[in-house]
Amino acid sequence: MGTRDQLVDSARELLWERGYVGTSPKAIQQRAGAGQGSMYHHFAGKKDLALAAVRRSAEELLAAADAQLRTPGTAVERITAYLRREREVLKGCPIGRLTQDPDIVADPDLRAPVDETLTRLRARLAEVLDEGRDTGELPTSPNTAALDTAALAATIVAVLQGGYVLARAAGSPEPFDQAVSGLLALLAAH
Amino acid sequence: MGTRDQLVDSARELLWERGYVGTSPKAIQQRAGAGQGSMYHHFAGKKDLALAAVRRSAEELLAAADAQLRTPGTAVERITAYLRREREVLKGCPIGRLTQDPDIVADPDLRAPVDETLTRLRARLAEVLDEGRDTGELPTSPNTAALDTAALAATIVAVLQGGYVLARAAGSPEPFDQAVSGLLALLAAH
DNA sequence: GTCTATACTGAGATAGAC
DNA sequence: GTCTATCTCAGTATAGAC
Repeated sequence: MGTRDQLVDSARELLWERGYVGTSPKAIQQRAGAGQGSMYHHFAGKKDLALAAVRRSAEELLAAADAQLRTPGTAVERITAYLRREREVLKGCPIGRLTQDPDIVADPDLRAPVDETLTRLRARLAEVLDEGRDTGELPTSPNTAALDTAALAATIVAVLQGGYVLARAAGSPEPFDQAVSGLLALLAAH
Repeated sequence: MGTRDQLVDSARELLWERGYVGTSPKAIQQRAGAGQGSMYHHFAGKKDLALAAVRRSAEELLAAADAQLRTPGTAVERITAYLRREREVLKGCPIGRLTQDPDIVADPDLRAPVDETLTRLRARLAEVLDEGRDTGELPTSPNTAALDTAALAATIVAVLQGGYVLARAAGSPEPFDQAVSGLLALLAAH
């Protein structure tokens, strides 16, 4: 693996652990075993490197989600598989966490991949829900209104992102698991 | 209002906007209109001041939640009122956001009030759900299992916390509202 | 209680040698 | 491509005068 890739990987780890504001170029270099000059040769600066790192993490996140959602089974089964997949709960979401970084949200270039990732994730989940509705597995409506799959997809992603928040606050994965269980119980009650 | 209180208020604002790592003592002082000496007279340092600020925000959060949850009405009505309450969605949760701050999570003193706040919020919501179950408003069970009110409470708080994440990523409150709508649709479907 | 001065470290980047 | 030197400013705090 080239030095450039090592820098990207180190940046990905540090952005996950400490966020953008909490990550210094020097820390990235040290973890990558690269010097100052090396980093500034490959990247224009901290922002440029962070952008490469975020894009890479975004790709992986979407690929991992798709891997669960593409398996055979009913919509609820596939969503359950996705929600119950093994996760490093206490580390949180490498993309979602960037949302709390003022320098990321304030910069359109840095926010764009974060936005796109979570938007596409919601769209993918909505697709799965649409399939479930079309096959009759999910009711056309809870009560009488049309099943709003876009809204429900947002709910599902929010439970994950919020579950991470609760787990990190508690210092334990338990509330994450509870939040997921509560959601699945509601889904199953149809 | 004394200088001390102005320092706490400024710290609360900045912690909300920029988190712990992203907030400097100097920035707090400037916003409070106080000098270096003044701050270090009233507080031992950044951590000490942050602790006072977080405790104050935690109090307010729990009081605001209780205000909604104590109104007359059914359990679902009260929870709906809480979820639909006016919020500065794009600012996120002043307590939940601290969860992404490495220096907060790593320090037991700083993490404690965050943990306690979200734990108590879940407990309060579980109480409301328990009441709804006892009065027969909520089914004793979706399907046949006992209604797990602790889990459902975690789901509700997670939807809020995750809703903030989605909204900040999108730069719009819309996905927050969708996530809440999706949850309420599921709750109403009982 | 508040101010100014001072100290030390780290962040973020540039310059030029190799 | 990578290294070392250097630069400037900000973060965090202490010291002592008023």
